[in-house]
Amino acid sequence: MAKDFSTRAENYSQWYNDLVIKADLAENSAVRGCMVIKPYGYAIWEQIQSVLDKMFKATGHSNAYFPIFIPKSFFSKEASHVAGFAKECAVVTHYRLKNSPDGKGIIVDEDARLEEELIVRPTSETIIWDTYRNWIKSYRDLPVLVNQWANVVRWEMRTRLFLRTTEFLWQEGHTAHASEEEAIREAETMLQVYTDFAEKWMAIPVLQGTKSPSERFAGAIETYAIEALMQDGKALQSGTSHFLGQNFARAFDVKFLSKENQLDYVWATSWGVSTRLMGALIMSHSDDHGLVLPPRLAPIQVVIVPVFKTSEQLEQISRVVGPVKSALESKGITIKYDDRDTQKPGWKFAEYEFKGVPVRLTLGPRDIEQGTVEIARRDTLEKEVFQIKDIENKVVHLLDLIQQNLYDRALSFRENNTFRVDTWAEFKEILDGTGGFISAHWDGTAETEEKIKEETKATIRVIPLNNPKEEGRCVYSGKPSHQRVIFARAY
RNA sequence: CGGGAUGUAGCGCAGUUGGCUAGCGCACCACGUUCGGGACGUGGGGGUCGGAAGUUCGAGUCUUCUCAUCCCGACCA
Repeated sequence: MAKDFSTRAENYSQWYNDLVIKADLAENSAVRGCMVIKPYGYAIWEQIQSVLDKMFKATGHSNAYFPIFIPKSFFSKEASHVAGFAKECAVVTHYRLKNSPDGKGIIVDEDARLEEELIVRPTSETIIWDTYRNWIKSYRDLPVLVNQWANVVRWEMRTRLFLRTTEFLWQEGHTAHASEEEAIREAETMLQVYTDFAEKWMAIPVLQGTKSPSERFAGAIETYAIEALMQDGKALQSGTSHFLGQNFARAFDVKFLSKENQLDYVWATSWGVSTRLMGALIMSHSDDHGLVLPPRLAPIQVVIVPVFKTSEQLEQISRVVGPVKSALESKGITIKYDDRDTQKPGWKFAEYEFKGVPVRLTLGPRDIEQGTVEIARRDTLEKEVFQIKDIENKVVHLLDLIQQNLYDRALSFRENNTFRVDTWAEFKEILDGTGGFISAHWDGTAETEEKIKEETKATIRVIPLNNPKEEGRCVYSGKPSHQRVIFARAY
């Protein structure tokens, strides 16, 4: 473990990269653009998965699995969908290798060219809707509420650990409904699920809204998104939910017979969050001392570090730790007692601090004598000494307190970095300064949106849900506008 | 795919106008002293200097080619 790494003020993106590597979350792999998620990082992802999975099931969804390969022809059936993804698809063209005739290694066997090339899924709408055609005949077959946990591949030019990698892990929900209203309601429900997860589990406040047409998912009628603000003032899209209308049903000819004996196309949604959430988690809470994890997602919620010189002292400490550990575990707390004698206490303090463990308990000979324990919290770095008999309730309470504090801290950061702006000069000034969310009037045209992006790199992140109507003038063009939208530079 | 940079131990780097046995810090191993915020001392292990060809008595150093990585742009959850 390195002693020092970049601070946020020095170089935010370097700080992020250092943190991911040194906190043992992930590393770059031998394959360009693809990452290895290390056990500690994967444990956080598993935690995210397990909570979301329960939430999906609680809202009526079931998991299923579809192939990683998609026939090329499927892909081109929905016009805007192909247009959106064509430039970043990995394609399988052959199915066999052979020894090189010159004896040097192995080459693609040209005789083993595929009749139809296969696309490595960048998303699964096409293969799933091709399948749904056979599943759905009648209104009695609806709704279909399916989710899949999978990996997808998008051939990106520039990658960053967790935030944008060529291969990433995600979940994609794909639902089919008998009516437009029901499908829209589904898309909105899942947006709310994502919001609850982000705020209650990740302790990240998010803005809910719809995307402007140019930011919409390829093939969607409406894209809903949650958008979070990172500590460097840039926005991070953290989850999306799409109302797909009948676009995919038409493309794949998925029709059902209604109660009224009418043949109609099925209404669709899709929704997903990815390992990008890991990036959001890291950038929302962590500080110059390393990772800071919200207790509800931390793989280790409490670490106990004994301070000892002799094995007798360690034994003595372990006798006290044992019951405390079991008592906390019985309350569902994940706890690690690090009694290794190969590392010094100071080293361990630094290590767990860097890895963002929310609470640390320290017990040394002094504590054994006095019946006390030192308790340190990661979010504020404060330390206090308590009677060991009180520790159980104290820890339970403290974990809740930390969870809440992280959310409050992130919320007040967002509030302090959200600006109502009415002039173009101020718009640019904020982006060149602190960054943040800018609430400004927009004339609703793609041209203006594009110009703003060209000049400032800022994009419309969301048009907030239940956005109040307000007459005003577009911050860029001066044309009449009926509502404010949220701009920011984004990841 | 354009512009810039870098490849020397696991990581971070130094290595002079070409010169003798390629070095430093961290990490690693052994022993001793330490142990309440990343300990210290002593000793030790680890290198096809990205690769190939060339110039030369001699190449980490010079030449050519090649490969790879990183940064900056166009695309994106």
